[in-house]
Amino acid sequence: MTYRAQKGTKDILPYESHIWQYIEQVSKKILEDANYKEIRTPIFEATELFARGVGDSTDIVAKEMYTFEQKGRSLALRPENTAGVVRAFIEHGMHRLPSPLKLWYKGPMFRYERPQAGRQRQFHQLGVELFGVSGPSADAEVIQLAMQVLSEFGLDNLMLELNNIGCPGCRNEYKNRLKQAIAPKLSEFCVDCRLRYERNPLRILDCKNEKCIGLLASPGIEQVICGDLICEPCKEHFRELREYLEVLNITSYKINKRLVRGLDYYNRTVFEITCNELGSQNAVCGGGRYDPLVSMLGGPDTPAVGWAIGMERIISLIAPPEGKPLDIFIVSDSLKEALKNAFEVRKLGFSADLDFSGRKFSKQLEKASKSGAKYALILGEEELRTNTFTVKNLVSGEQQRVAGLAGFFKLLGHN
RNA sequence: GCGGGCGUCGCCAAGCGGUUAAGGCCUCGGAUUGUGGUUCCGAUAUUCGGGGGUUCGAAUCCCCUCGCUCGCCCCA
Repeated sequence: MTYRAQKGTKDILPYESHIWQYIEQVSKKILEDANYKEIRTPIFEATELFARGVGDSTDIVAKEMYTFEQKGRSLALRPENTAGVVRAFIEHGMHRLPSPLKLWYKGPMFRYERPQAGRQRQFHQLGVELFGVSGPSADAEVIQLAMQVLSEFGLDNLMLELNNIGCPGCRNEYKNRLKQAIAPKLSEFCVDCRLRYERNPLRILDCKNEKCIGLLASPGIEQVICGDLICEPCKEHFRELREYLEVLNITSYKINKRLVRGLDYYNRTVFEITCNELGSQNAVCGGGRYDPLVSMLGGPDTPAVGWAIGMERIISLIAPPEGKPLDIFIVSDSLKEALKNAFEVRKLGFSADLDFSGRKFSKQLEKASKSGAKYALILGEEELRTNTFTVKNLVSGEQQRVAGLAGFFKLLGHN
């Protein structure tokens, strides 16, 4: 019997872990420089939290969640992390912490979908959430951070798309106007759109079906989409956001009136960053403002904005730096001495490994060479007898005899 | 949930009905009983994802199944 990783899950193997460490380290630096603090929440929560928080009519909740029963409670693996962070925010009374509260997270998310390029069932997101600022300066900071993180990885061909989907009040109005406009032609739309018409009409704007796209471009409907039907405060929020973005030197974005995010909690600002080198699943970052969510989940009315980056998707695009080479490889006739000296050398802050097989010198040295180590520390019979080491520079091939570890470090000190 | 492509050693692969399933990389051993990264030699798949069938004979043909992969949908 052999076992394989489950469909849509992947092992992160030893020779790729440094890519992850690199991404984590670089993004952590950027986010913490902007005073965001890390939060780690559980990977499962009450199913109810996601049903309410993400929205039970969304695909994510309706058909992509891993749920299970435990003593009569329905639990779910998190499909995204905003709901969990908001739950923690409320549970720990974080609204009493100095405002704004800026959090970041990274970790695995789970969605039961058919895997394909850029889409797994267990995948990783890096995200930020900013609580307590209702003005668009917060939207701007958060968007700028996303751009900074992505550009730090040398990602080109990025496209920032931006939209304002209004607040609960004006969005309803907008929805109704859209439905009115679509109604006469509803029968020509695809099956999915006809369902969306009832459940969540704004999602029709997001349909990729060519026919639907054509219909949306027809005069009566397009006017509604481009007609800025959102309320004056929402429009003002958007105008100001654009001013802030300009201050931050973010000017090459596209306003996409048809950008509607798939999660129910967003209001006003929504955005997406896509990369045209990615193929079909081309979103690397998605986010927006979600002012109603905290109170919806039972907390005090608190405005918030955030985003999430798909880590696997950026990994497929970046060329990571080389991993750090090993400092020292110990070659010895005595396994005991090799082990002991590896330990001594590590205590002093060097990385060190040894050959555990007790093979002959040529093989041990071959292993040392292939390990990529900078130095071989040779401890043969003769060295052991005279209490010395032979240090070989594996790059230049030079070697010399030194007296004890102290002599070795003295030698390293000169390099 | 619906479509397309693919499954031969840890990895990359040749083979496309005829007795022992190329080759390369990696790994291991030897040349080299204390000196590597070069070179040379040698070892490693009773078996071709799995199960049936056709045939004197199958990795090669047929059926089923499993897995991977790409796209739709959805999203990070």
